[in-house]
Amino acid sequence: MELLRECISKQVNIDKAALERVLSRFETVGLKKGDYFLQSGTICRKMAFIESGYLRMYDIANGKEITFWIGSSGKFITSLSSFVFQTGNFWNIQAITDCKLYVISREKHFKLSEQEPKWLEFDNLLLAHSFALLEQSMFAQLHTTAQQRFEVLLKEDPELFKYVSLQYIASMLGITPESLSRLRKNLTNPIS
Amino acid sequence: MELLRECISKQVNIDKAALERVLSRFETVGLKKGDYFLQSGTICRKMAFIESGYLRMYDIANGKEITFWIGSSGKFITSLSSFVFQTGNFWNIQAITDCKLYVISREKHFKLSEQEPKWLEFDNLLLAHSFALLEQSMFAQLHTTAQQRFEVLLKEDPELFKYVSLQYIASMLGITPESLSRLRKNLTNPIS
DNA sequence: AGAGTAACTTGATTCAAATCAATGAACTTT
DNA sequence: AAAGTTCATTGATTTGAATCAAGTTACTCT
Repeated sequence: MELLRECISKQVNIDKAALERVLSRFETVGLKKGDYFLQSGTICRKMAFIESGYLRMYDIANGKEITFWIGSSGKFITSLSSFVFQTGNFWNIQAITDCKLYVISREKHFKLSEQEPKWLEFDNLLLAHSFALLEQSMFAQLHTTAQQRFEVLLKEDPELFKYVSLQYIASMLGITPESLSRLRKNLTNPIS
Repeated sequence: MELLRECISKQVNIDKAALERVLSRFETVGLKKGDYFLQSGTICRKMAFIESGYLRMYDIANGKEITFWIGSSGKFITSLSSFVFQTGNFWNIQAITDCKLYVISREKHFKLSEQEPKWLEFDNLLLAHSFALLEQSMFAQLHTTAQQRFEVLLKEDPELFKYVSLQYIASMLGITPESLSRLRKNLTNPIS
């Protein structure tokens, strides 16, 4: 759990004992490629820290799969509003490579929030970070071209393109696989 | 401060005394139409609860104003990532009608988070709600047409159209004022 | 009230990306 | 290794919305 330990202690000033109490609430879960961490139509009762691998969050709208986000090593993943408010969840969360996760249940999370103020504080920062990221990508979605978004993603997370199929990346960028294919062609064959 | 009192006590189970201690940290601020609550290029050190009026959050990109969000009565408004992480803020927050706000400074907010666990808990829910809303509209942005988004907004917040100029609403929907004008025409003059 | 400005509408044209359709490449699976 | 899938590319066409360019209408202000 070294990665998770680091992730928490970088964000909040927590003492060693409290940190270990927090970590003890997580359990290690392995997923094979294609396995689901969460399925739509259920209520989300757990949150995962991704130790290794990639997962995608997707929904099906008008018969088409819409990948909203792809989570990778070092990130948390859950269906946030369902997890917090226990409303119906519409996301599917599926492993797109083999994954190793550290999972905490909703009950343990909320109990921990009461027992360990530092965990609540960490959760707060986690939420603020998540919001900031989403805000960023929402803004990009509204006011940049697909080409620009693609180039930014390629620059910021080149690893993603090695392990994740292009159809998912396209969907996450808000475009069709065909369009992504054309963008890639433009990039690799610049006007010479 | 009745509206704010209600907003907090609806979210968390807080006793009367603690609630009053929380409220005492806010100060009342009036803004005239056109006044700024926050300007880009600064660091955001305060958060506001909107008692009455409308404010918009906008950025200037490629010489054009981009309205990202319009806040109305009963909502909180701040430049979240700058407020939390003290990074440079790029949003402008401007009153588009006369406004009455209850404002809390960053220092008071974080001190309060330590002193009043219920306030930290409330902040957590506020963040989760904000995230859920943004997630919702991001999803709509990716996978619905401007027409659909416009109709949803019109249905959910008809008041908005009375007080806010259409150019801001257009920008928030991710379209140009011209396009919004055409959408409106289609709606009010259905094929007869 | 009338000048001046800002906001909104309408039309013509362009453009980015979707859709439809087909083919080619890369994995699985036995 | 051949068959079956799934995934990616390419081409032709359509479409939703942007852009460019005038006009209108509606505020504001002294």
